[in-house]
Amino acid sequence: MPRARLLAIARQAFAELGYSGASMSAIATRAGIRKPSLFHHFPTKEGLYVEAVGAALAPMGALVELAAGGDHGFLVRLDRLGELVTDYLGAHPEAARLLVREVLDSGPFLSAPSQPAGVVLDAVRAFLEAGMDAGEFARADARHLALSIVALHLFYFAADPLSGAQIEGSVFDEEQIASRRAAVVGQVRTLVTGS
Amino acid sequence: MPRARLLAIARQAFAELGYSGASMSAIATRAGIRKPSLFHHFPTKEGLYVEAVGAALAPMGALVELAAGGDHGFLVRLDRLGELVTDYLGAHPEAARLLVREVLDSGPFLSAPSQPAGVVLDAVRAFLEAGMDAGEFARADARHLALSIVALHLFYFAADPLSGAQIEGSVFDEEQIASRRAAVVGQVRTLVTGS
DNA sequence: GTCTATACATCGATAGAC
DNA sequence: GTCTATCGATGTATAGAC
Repeated sequence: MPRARLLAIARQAFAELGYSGASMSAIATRAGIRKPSLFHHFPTKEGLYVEAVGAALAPMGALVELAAGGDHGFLVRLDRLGELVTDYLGAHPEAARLLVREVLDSGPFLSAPSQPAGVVLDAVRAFLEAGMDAGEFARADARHLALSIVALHLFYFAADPLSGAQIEGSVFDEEQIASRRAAVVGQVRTLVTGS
Repeated sequence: MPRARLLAIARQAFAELGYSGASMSAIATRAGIRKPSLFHHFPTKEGLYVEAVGAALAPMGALVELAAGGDHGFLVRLDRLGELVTDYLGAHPEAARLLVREVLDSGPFLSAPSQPAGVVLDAVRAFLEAGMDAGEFARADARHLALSIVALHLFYFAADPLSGAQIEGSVFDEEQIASRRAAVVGQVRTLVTGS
């Protein structure tokens, strides 16, 4: 059983059941092995969690830096950011849920001062403020705006069965991702330029 | 130890730690009693959860019905809805977190077909569509819009330590609630009328 | 690397004294 | 109503055979 496969299985279990709800025994069973075999690869549950979840969350921070930077106009970069985030969350069904759980549980990736959530929020807020200063975005409270934009991105994919009941079919189907991308880019653009 | 006090303590524990993470022993300790004493009041953990969390979530559905109905214009009702929801979530620090956890865990209040989350989402979507038909809201995908509006309401309060780091002070301070209320009403208004 | 067997703590839940 | 004591199952983790 390759290590990467175990990490993927654990990631899915943590996303579905949360840290407390996903036992080492349950993860091992999903992988088709016994509990001690899983402990052989990962000596502690916490270590497994950090490695499995960290791999899914790290790209998010990189994404924001990638799109927020660059020499295009603020509106173009904003659209690009929304598309990249939507595509990433759509392509990795566990990512949004893991991130929201981290937020609710104040997990290890939020406690650390230099980790995704806090850094990403600061980056988004700074980007919005810069866009306001440049006159491309309407003047508004950038802190509340940043939190709302992050919220609307994460919740849709994290709430999968609920979101899927609103639209038809699965949230992670290619067509639905394209549909969400269009909707969310329009919404965010309206939010930062309107009123 | 009055029953209502036990329910409040349990509610807080479930909000902080989740269903799996909040043990009957931990809840009993918070209440200053022993585990069997807690079991005397609530024979099963699941029963305690349903009663404690149900009391916090039921008012949310009533709120939406209350504000979405009425004979005012759609924009006025929309503003009122945003204010009521923000005030309720601000006054009950566990509510948003409990609701988001219910969504992630597909808890008992989501599985049931007639329960808060699904019903509320449908009500919000129907309200948005009616407003579009009336010409007060801009034509857009009401399903995606409803999901984003719910997201931006819930996430801000559910992400307390994270949101609190962006603004200064606690999310549940009166001043901060007023600040959020103004921001969120403006954002939602922009979302439904803009573009 | 995977297994059986096991250690020790905690889980949800019960029995019965006070 | 609250307690001590305990049940059986399950939690994380380890020892040691193959």
